[in-house]
Formats: sequence, structure tokens, C-alpha cells
Amino acid sequence: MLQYHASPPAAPIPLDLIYQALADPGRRGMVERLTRGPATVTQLAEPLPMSLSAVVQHLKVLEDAGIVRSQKTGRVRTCQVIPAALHAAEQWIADRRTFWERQYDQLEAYLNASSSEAIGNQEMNGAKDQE
Amino acid sequence: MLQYHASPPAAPIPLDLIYQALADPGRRGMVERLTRGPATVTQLAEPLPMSLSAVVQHLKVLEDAGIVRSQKTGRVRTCQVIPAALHAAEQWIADRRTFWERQYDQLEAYLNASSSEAIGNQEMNGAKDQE
DNA sequence: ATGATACTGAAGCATATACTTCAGTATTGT
DNA sequence: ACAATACTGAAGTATATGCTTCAGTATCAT
Repeated sequence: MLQYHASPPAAPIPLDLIYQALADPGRRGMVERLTRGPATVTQLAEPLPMSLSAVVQHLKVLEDAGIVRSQKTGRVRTCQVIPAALHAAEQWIADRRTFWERQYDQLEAYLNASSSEAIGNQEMNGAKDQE
Repeated sequence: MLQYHASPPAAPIPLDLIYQALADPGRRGMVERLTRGPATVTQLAEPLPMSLSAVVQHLKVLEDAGIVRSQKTGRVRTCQVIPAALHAAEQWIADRRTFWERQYDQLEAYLNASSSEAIGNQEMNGAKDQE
């Protein structure tokens, strides 16, 4: 069975670079295009309102972030997505989500338990305090 | 029933700002702290190796991205996470993932179907390393 | 061989980021 | 009242980002 985790993680690329790479709409457009299949630099550039040079620079950001891989054959550079990096970015958020879901569950429980009391206190502090 | 989607989405904050906000390790640290419960600005600043002013500036980035909300009571500003923005960021990646998973499924199917043939098609490969 | 194609790479430039320090302003504790 | 606390906001500065243009260098097609 072919797994998309199959490629060697090589280096655990820092989330800094991954999120930074995704922060640009042009780069997200490139990723979006690449999730539909491999593409050349020129194809990636085609819908974008900027020079080829600029696109190549964006591509470098994506490659440095480990989101995209490319190789040249003849004069054409073909690019494709590497799922692992995006997966790491998704996972970081998912991990936090388990926390805040629990937090909201606790808040919900608290509100249910004290529904007869004054709820409109001015602070969210009222719900929980720690440290 | 209290839902964490309950808060009004107000504006659909652009992914640019959300990913940009997450690109900084200090800000991710702040989010991480806030997923464990509300905190004051000073509490957020405590583990970070920078001035309070810097932390307040990071907080502004998180608020502009819709990731964090805060309000002041007396002289204390208390902050908490707003799940919606992070959920949007997670969702964007999840949406792409369905594409590349399908893509890999197709590749897998292709490989299975043509396992007796030459695998080295020219599409992505050549396995040319050149840099 | 010649020209078109597909990049590559260096410079330059305007704006954005990530801080710093310093000088305030309300609140709160004693 | 007075000092400590918890920020707030303006400047200033160094580096990073997101482009541009221009001048190449390899292919590839004819």
C-alpha cells in the first residue's frame, strides 16, 4: 500500500517557515494549483499578476518550507506538493483544538451547573482562573 | 446547548492574517498558553524573552487575525482564544488534503494497474537530480 | 544554426516586521 | 496620599519581504 507519508521526513521543518509560506495569497494559490497535480513554473505563474522571477522567489519560499518539491528536466522545472509539511501545520492547530474544545466543554458544564445564578458577570475570569 | 461556533463570525478574517500570525514562535506560544485558559497580558509575556511592549504588539497581530479576543477590566487586560479563525486555517489545509489524497489514490491505482510496465514515465520524474 | 522557450540570478527599492526605549495614564494596594 | 502595578502609545531602528528590471544560460523546435 502506497502511503503519502512514505517520503522520508528528512528534516522537521519549523512551523515558522510553513505558516509564513502560507501567509501569502499567491503562494496559497500555487499550493492550490499543485494539489490538483504537478505543474511547471510557467504554469504556476500563469494566473498570477507578477513576473516569473517573483513566482520563482515564492516557489523558493515554499520549497524552503518543505511544502513543495521540484526538479528540472531539460529546461522545465516541475513542482509538486509534499504533504508532510502541510500536515504538520494542520496538526499543530488540531492539537490546540483539543484543548479549547475541552475548555468550552468545561465552560458549558459550568454554565449548566450554575444556570440559575448571575451569568452576566463582566469577566471571562469568572469562568476559570489558574496560575 | 452552548456551541463554540456561537460567537458571531462578524467578518471572515483573511487567511493571510491568520497564517501570518501563526508564523511567529512567540505568538504561537501565546496561543498555546491561551488554549489552556484565559490569561492577562503580563501572564502571556512572562515566559517570553522580550519587553511587555513587544508582547502587546504581538497580541495586536493575534487580535487583528481574529485568533484572540481581549477586554480590559480595571487595569488588567484578559485574553482568550477565538476558535473560529484557527478553525478556518485548519480547514484550508484539510480541504487541500482531500485533493492530494485523491491524487495519491490515483497514483496508487495507476501503479497497481500498470505494475508490470515501466514505471519511469516522464511526468514527475526522470528521477533526475540536478539542482 | 537561429530563434523561441523556460527559467536563473543579481540589484535595487518600497514597505512591513520585530523589536527597543521612554514617557505616559489609569487602577489598585497599603 | 503614595507607590506599585498593568498596561498604552509614540519613536526609532535593523532586518525581512515582495516585488521589479535586466542580463544571462541552458534547452528545444525548425
